[in-house]
Amino acid sequence: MLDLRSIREDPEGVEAKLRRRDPTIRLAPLLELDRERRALIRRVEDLRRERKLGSEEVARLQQAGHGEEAQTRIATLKELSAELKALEERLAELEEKLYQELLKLPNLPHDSVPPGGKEEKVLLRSWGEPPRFDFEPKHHLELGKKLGILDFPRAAKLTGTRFPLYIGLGARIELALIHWMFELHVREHGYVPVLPPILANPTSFLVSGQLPKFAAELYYCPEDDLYLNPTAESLLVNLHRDEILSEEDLPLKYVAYTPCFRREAGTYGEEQRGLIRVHQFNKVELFYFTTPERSYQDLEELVGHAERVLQALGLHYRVTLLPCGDLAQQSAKTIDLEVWLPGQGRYYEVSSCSNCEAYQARRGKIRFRPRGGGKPEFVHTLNGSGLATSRLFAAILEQNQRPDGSVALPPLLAELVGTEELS
RNA sequence: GGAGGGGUGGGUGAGCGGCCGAAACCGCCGGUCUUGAAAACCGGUGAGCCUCCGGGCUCCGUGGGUUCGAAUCCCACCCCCUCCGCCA
Repeated sequence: MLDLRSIREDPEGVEAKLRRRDPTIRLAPLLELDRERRALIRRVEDLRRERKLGSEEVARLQQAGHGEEAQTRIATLKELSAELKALEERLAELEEKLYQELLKLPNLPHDSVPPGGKEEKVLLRSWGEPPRFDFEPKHHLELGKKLGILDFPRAAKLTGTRFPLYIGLGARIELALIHWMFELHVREHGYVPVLPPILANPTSFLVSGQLPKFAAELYYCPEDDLYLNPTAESLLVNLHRDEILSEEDLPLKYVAYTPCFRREAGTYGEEQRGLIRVHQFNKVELFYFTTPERSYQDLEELVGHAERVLQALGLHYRVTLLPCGDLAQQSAKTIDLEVWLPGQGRYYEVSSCSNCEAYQARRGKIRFRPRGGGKPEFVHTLNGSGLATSRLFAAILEQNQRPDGSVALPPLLAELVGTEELS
């Protein structure tokens, strides 16, 4: 959510920035609602003041024994109260409308974010070299099937299409990766470990920015009015909802492991077979609550932490900066890590690291008190995958495959599971 | 799921129709004292909205209701605690 006051003070400036993301955005209706609202507030407050003074007078009259005068006063106040109630109802309606409008607006892109749509993303750097094969590299689905570590047909029997089932060494590798990443961030990068609930209420998703716009992406339990976690970002941001933190405690860094569930409504495609786009995957998520002064520096640090995972596994990847048109609703700037999948000859996102600035903080009223006192300010929130395992799993198979379909595990992983190769 | 108790400012907690944005204590900030610090003492210290920048209004879990007037009374819901039941 954007700051209404700053929209009011510089509507042209805000609109210009928003249009870098979406040229169809218009602030005029919102500004009109705001004008109406403020006019109404003035009337309502005048009436409230009148009622308050009148009521105090009634009390005085009654105490002084002027019962009759008090009754007359009460009669007029009764009318005033009725009028006030009607106006208050209108005001509540207006404020709700205004709030809904405000919720629809995405975050302002940071100045360093390039213009344009999906295709305009900027390559920042890459790490390592794509492995060379003197044979046709296979798809991880094929490798996983042959190695007996991935079983989609049986998963479909249990649940349906696009749900993964890891079995044998596949299950052990998956679990080992999750645990190792989690420990890495806790022990070497100083994150506070969290295992949150996997179901959360609508308010939580409103704060994170998933709702109201992206309800179709979420699995929902109507009996309980709860949504299934699509990314731990949504959960972690709510950890400090409605709190005033101390600047001394910032940045607060959390790492969570959660399964993630996404309906992926309307996504199909041969190229997204296997583990690339599934309804359920595992993710280790990194999250910062920090100050506006240091949030962009923290974003770089966060990206570095995610990169360490890929580096330790010796996987070739690249780092890209998303353009305005490809930003998530809540993000002001997003840096993606994309791992190379030779079986498909392309890169896939394994981490998306964003600075949401005060967008989520404003929705969730997450503030901090500046050092040495003063008014509370909104924190900046950052999130990033560190990492999502299903695609990581796929990359490990595809980048380390051998002509016969066996896979040489990276040394680190080999040690974790006690096997050097899958065959 | 059943019975009972409770949700008040950064924290603990008093208030149970008007004098309450709200006692007290803790914390925090400033001062006195001290070589410095601690202790002690004194003073200050909630958030948000509107503004003709004088000020005004709102907020005591959430939403309704009663009333001239609600933190206080009534109803519904949510959450927490205790006990019982069920259960990995």
